[in-house]
Amino acid sequence: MPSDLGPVVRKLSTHSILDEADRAAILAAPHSLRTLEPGAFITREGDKPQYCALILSGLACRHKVTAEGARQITSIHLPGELVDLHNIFLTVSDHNIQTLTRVEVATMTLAAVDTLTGDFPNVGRAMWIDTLIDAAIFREWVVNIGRRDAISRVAHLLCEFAVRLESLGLADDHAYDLPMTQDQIADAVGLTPVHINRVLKELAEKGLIVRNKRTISIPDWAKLSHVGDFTSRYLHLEQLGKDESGERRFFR
Amino acid sequence: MPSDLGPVVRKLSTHSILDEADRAAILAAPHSLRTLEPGAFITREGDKPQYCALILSGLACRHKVTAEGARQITSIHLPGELVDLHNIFLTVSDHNIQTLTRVEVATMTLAAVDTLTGDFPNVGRAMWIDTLIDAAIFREWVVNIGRRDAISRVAHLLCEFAVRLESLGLADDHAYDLPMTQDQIADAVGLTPVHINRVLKELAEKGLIVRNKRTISIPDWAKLSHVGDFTSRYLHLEQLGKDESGERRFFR
DNA sequence: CGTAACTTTGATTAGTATCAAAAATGGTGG
DNA sequence: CCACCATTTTTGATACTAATCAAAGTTACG
Repeated sequence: MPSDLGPVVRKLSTHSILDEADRAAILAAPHSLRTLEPGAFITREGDKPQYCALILSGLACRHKVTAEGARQITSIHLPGELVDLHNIFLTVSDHNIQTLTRVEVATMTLAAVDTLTGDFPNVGRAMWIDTLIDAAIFREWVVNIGRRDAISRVAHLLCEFAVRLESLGLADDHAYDLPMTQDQIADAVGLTPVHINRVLKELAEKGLIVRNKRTISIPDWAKLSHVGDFTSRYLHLEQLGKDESGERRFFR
Repeated sequence: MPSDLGPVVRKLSTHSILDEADRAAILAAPHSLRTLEPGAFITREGDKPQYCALILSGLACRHKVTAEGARQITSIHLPGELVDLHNIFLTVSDHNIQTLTRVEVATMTLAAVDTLTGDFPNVGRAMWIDTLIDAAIFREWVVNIGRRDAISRVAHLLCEFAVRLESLGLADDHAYDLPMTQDQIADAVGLTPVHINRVLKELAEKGLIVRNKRTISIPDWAKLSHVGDFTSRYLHLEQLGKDESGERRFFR
């Protein structure tokens, strides 16, 4: 797999079945590469999308800023994720996409995406599903922010990261590096950074997480996921392997 | 237009360009009708979708319930909306869809949806875009719940309803019937019903809204939308009419 | 008309924000 | 390699928004 776009195939394969031709088409898709420093904007609210960016390595987030100047992160994105699928079919972007770490992005022209989705229906379907799963995560964030208290909220976020990173092979054994400041975590869960600090401390004191700089490890998954009221259903990682029962959803 | 499915064409047409054949295909799609009482479930979390429901009249909502038993509504759906597009391509539903009023739903088989999206690429694209706009609304709700205070939050919700209902021709002059209890409004914005009551009172006292039973009217749009920090960009109603400038997004 | 559901009001509490400042960390250039 | 500076984390004290608890009105409806 000599292409840069391997992470995309890997990501789409977490939820969709791609055949050899599909994978080859993705890997062969024309694109260009850029490396962005932390804090760089991939997309800005109000932009008219000209190309489709996707993440090859590093972390990025979507966010919006209220009139009061408060920032709310609406999602975090990991390697392989096609962040601009939420923009390119709409005329104007309604949110910002900004890097959290140094990020390698690939950008494809809209025409290239069009070719992929048009000529390879499985790929188009996989991309649609990808955006549907993003939407499922947004819904869960609405619930998390709307109806869970601070401790649960943070615990839930940490669980989500663990599962998503593991599904991409980027975390082992419920331990991972979380290169976000407490300020950014606060903006992700709708709290203040001071309170995040206290909550992280409390989670650590209760033995629910172990912190070492920005590395998080989860000694007792059952406990943390219970506190965070976390179930991974909304991440839809169980799409595959259901086929034998005739419940295959890829009916195309 | 002798079909039941007119509202779907109307809804999709708020953001997508459909030609005569596309519209005809939608209107001719096989479906069955049901009328549901308020509080009926269209879909339940954990369901494996067997068909695709859509709303012809009335209001429905998506919601999830936390382990603590708190409910969070993640979106409200209006006539013409294809609520099950978020489920049918995934193996298991991650949320509930429940009626708020008496609702007429049409249900299509998965095969019928498949035919529509496969044989009429414009329709498939329009449906994808529809789910992308749903996702944009979820994002805005994350921001609303995460970073706005109670008054702004409720004001924002009322503005959203006004614009969405008007875009479907179901409200005039910034006045509309909102058949939701204060309990339901609370679950939509992540507050308690008692506080919703106080906020509505305050909005009325400030002249930002006029309430008459469950009818809301907005005497000064500029004021309410300012309080609610509301801009309609995220609803993506401006998809059309941009074509002359060569910025057409329907590049398929 | 009676009853359940919903709305409204009041009093108190709890959870998180805010304000302020000290300690720790991580880069950077000398 | 160390000194310095900016950023981030941590802690403490206080304020405030919205939750909770409780009960009285009001409305809708069979």
